[in-house]
Amino acid sequence: METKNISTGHSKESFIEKARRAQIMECAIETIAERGFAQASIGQIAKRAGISKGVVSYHFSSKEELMHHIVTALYVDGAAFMSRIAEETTPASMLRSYIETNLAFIGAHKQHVAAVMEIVWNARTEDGKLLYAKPANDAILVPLEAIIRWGQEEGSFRAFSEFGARVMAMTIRNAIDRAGSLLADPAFDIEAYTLEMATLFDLATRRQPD
Amino acid sequence: METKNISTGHSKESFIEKARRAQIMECAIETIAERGFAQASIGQIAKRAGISKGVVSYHFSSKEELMHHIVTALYVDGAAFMSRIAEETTPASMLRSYIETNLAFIGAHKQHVAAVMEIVWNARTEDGKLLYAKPANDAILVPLEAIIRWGQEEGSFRAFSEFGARVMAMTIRNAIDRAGSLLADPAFDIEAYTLEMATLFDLATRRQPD
Amino acid sequence: METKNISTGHSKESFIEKARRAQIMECAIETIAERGFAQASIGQIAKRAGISKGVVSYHFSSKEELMHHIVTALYVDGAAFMSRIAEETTPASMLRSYIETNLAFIGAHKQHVAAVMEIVWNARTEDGKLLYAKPANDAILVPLEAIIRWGQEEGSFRAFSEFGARVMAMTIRNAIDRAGSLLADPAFDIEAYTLEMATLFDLATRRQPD
Amino acid sequence: METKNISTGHSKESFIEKARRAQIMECAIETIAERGFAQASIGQIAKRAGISKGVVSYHFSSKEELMHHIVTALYVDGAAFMSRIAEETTPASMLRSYIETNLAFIGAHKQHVAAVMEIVWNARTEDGKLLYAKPANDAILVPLEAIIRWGQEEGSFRAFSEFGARVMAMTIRNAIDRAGSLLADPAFDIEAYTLEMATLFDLATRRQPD
DNA sequence: AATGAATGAGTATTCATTCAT
DNA sequence: TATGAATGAATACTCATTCAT
Repeated sequence: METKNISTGHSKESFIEKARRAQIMECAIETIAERGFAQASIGQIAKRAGISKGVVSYHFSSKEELMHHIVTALYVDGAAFMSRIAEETTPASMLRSYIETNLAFIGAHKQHVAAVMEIVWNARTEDGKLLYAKPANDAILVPLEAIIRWGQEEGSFRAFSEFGARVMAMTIRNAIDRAGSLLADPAFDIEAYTLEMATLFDLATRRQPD
Repeated sequence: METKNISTGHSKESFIEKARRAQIMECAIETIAERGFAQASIGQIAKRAGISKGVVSYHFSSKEELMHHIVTALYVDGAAFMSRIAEETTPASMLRSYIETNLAFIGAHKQHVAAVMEIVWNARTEDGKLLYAKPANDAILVPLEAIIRWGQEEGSFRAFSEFGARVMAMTIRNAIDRAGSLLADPAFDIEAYTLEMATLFDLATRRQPD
Repeated sequence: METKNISTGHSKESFIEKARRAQIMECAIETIAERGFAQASIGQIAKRAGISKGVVSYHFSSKEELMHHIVTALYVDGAAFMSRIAEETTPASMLRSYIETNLAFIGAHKQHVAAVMEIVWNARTEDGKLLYAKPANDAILVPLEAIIRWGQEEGSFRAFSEFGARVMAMTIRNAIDRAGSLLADPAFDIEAYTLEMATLFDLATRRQPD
Repeated sequence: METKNISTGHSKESFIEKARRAQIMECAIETIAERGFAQASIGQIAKRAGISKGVVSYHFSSKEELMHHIVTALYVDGAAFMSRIAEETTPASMLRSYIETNLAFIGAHKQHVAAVMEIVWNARTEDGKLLYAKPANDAILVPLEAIIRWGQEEGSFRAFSEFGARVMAMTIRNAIDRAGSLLADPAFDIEAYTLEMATLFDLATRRQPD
């Protein structure tokens, strides 16, 4: 199976090409995570990589393209990581797995997640619109909503209006996403956080006793 | 012996001054909310206000000061708005009021809230540290944690570990804050959102039947 | 800050870099000498060099750094030029050589000297203190005072109080420094000036007959 | 920072006008002396005077005019102060008196002198030419040259070429002028300086024994 | 494949001056 | 007389991008 690159004019990637792109992306991630999107100039990134600014432009046709690759790479990694969720057999365990798996992924990719959050909430088009962040009906909510509806139909979750399912999905997603920022604090206990989160949303979703 | 001050009538001059500052702040808020913190240059703000850049510098000694006023103004407005929460007499109703009141405030100050979020998450000092955003133990969580602990001690909420109370507070706060972004979508139904949110966290906090 | 180097391993002498820096320094010197420190903006300097403002910023990280290089370059040139003074074998001839050599150097570096004078007397730190000019006990007076004390101890100079030696040194230095300004006038005869100066200070320092 | 306010009262308008102009000039002198010509903005001067910028523009048609008044006022004061020099009856005593009187004047008008020096060496026309400082044949040298020629013709001074007389005059004037800067140092002993200076130039001018 | 050099638009801020009140 | 308000040009500096080598 072949993966196509966003066209940079290079149909093939040599080893050096790949290494350089990886190096630049890594340094960009570190810079964005540490200093924020706005402060992550190409110059800063290049300096951290110990290369000249021109190299960055050589390997990525624009800053925007570099950012796009950083975002995409995280989504690709994430998708692979998340596959285990689908193995769960009940809505409640799947929801718990969703929370645990996502937080585990975030814990394992602190900087990359932090950088992508920065990009998603700050990268804009020339006319000022957010480039990545989308309104409430974001595709990222789809799997979550599916779990919730499954639980509802299957009876182990309480009754949700369509909008109620979406709000629940958004709230869960928000709680997960914001965990990314919290990880900057080295004292932050991600495992305890995961446990509390799982409990919270288990209670919030389960069918109530009569 | 008395010394007389040359006191000229202040009401008029301070009116113009106040009006301009208000106008500039409003235009800054609109610009930040629509285009993001990084794109909200003094030039952009001035252009929106139909004035020259110098006017902004005349009324605000620095961009930082302008931002500070925008942030402070929202906190002042918010504090007044939130007073009604304290009137509630049970933990559950107070938590519900906290959510409702906060979301109502956000709904009534969409742009201002959006702008302050932008500032809080993007304004940085020269050395790259976030100027406003503070770690997880932010003061903003204090009232929420107090409600949760009250409910726990009083028995109507379930048992929380200390950390559990904090996680709950953070999750509620996140859900409220992110509502700000959602309001950009004109189709977004804030009242329904409020209702779902209140239910969600009521279930998540209430004491569980044996 | 860590850098992730992929070793490039070659360090090339940049002829262009040196040439540009030299060109910019030269144009800066001309601009400062002709129009004064305050009027010597980066824009003016760039315009004279026929380059864009950005080029100046590219080669010198700040205006202050450019000024520092201009000052330092003159001191380096000067130190080399002045070595001949030390070859003299009597206080009087050494004092004469000091005056002649300094004036010769000034005559040979009119603009550079004028520019450095401008910088020294005008460049200030943010809090308003002069950046280069130091109080009366400046290091520049040390060699002159040494000559005078030598002459006094050796007997060919008249008796000086400690302060008298300093005043003499300051006066000589002033006379030399101000020559820089006089050179702006093309009619100014530096050789005649040198002769008169040497005579003046020879008479002012020599031991008086009983 | 102290403000020199004038009391408002029901006095003549010309009194107020004079008082304001004097106040502004005084504050301008302090500002220039302390912070340098380039840092002495109208805003700074007005702030020190405790008035608005507009007042300065109201009383002085331009910054240039304000500077001109400051320079002129010093010359007027100086001319009056210097009258005693003319009472001397020998060239040597007159030269000594010139030095003593000038240094005494400088000592008595530290800030004003320092400010005027700043103005003279920094104020420029739009095309970059110095507005006040003139070439070597400056009018200020005339009286000094007259003393020297008198001494020469009368026989108590050594023989001077025409240019020699000018150089001597310039050197004396330089030594006097630079004393202005030295006064910033509170440890500077102006009386001892005066004594040394008088001796120095007495020796440099007197007729030499055969 | 990489780079040093250059550009030009864009940043916040300062300032002398003007003017209606 | 005095002032607050406004202006517009000027300041140093940053940055993504281009390009010849």
